[in-house]
Amino acid sequence: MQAAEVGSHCPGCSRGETAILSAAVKLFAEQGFDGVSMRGVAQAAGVSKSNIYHHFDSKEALYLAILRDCAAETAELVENLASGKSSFEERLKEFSKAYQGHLFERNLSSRLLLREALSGDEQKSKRVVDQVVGNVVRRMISILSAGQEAGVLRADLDPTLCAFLLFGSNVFFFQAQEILKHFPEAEFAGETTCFSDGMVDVLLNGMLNKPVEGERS
Amino acid sequence: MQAAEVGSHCPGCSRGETAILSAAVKLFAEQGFDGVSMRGVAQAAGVSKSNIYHHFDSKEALYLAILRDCAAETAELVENLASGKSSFEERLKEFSKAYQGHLFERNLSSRLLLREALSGDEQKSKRVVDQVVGNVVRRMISILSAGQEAGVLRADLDPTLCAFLLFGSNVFFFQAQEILKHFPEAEFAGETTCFSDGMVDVLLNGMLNKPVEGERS
DNA sequence: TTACTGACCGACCGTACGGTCAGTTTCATA
DNA sequence: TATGAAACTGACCGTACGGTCGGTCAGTAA
Repeated sequence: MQAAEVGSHCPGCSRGETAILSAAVKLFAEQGFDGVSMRGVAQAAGVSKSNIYHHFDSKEALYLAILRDCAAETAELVENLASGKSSFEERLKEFSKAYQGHLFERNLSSRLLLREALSGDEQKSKRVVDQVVGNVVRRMISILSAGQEAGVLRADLDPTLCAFLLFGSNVFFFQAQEILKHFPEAEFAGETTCFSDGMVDVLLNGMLNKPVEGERS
Repeated sequence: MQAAEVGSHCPGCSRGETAILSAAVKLFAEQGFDGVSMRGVAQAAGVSKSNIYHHFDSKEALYLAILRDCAAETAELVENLASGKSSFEERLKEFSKAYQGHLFERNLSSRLLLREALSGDEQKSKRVVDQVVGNVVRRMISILSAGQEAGVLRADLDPTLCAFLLFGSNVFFFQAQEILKHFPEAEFAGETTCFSDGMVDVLLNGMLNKPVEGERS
């Protein structure tokens, strides 16, 4: 189920550096910056602690290197989206599903990036906005604005708010996956795409100018 | 703007213990468990480190005490909600607004609790579900189910999904407040209630069985 | 063979950590 | 005013932290 994560393949990197990166992304994602020790990273990577300092200047530098990798992944994924030729409504559904899939596939990277973005810390947030989510969100907003001008979306809605609802709902579902397990009545919990479909349905039929009747049974 | 937080008033507690709690909740909320040292708490509280150990058995015990306070606060607040006698639609709006307000008022407590709930850690999540959010979410689900049976909400929707969308959207907005500052086009960012209104509007008009035309200009 | 480079290691350093303890101050009550 | 409990402190302990350093070893080009 788990796809390639940061550091699992790294052309031009020695075996040790690759091992360090993939071990570090796992540990940082699970325990956060302060919860991880360089000794722990070294042990998990099967290298000496000194070796890490041979490849990275400091703990901070190692963390930033991983953060940059995560950022590059996300940016690349979003670049592949929004370039589709299908209908507006269909593109939004596809985007949501793809984004949801991305979050779960790159579980560790996503967790790491979200922790940084939603920490509430001003500097950390600014860095994430500048280096990662800024362009993505702006792109989504412009897409939604275009949808408004085309008459597909309600004209009285704030496209920025809609963009944040789209991202936020997916992100929250991803963050709350452990919580959801404790609610047996949530049948959609196990099925990622199932949630995404239902979510977009709710959001779209609220955003669409003309509610689509008869589309569902 | 900031209302009373955990530890700011604590009948039966010595001045020192109160100071320790209010300092600790701030630090833990901002920096997480591992990012906070007992020396830091002591300094922020203006007491000796030993004094903390006079009142609390360990760092873990101090953290748990704060977590329990946060949980109690939240549970109490939610108990006051959803008991209104107004219309279904109105009650959902009120709930969302009140919950949003609560998150921002109890900024530190909320951040602490959310960090614990959304950490992805199984044990932490279970504890939060059992002690705090479990009953709240179930209550919300039952409210939504009742709304379905009354014919107000679409019958083909999963009420659990709707509940999570309602909570999740508010939570994400709260978490992303620092991110939102970097998007000048988000006019709703500063106004909490403004976001809540718009959000519920989107969600409701997607959830409502019969779309209310003419309600907005 | 020599000289050099990058990957890698074990031992070590100063510091800060969580936690303990003997002892002092404060203060309500007898 | 004597007493005992609770509030509180500074000095200390063992440990683990991030980071450094001297050095080994394989590969490689001259």
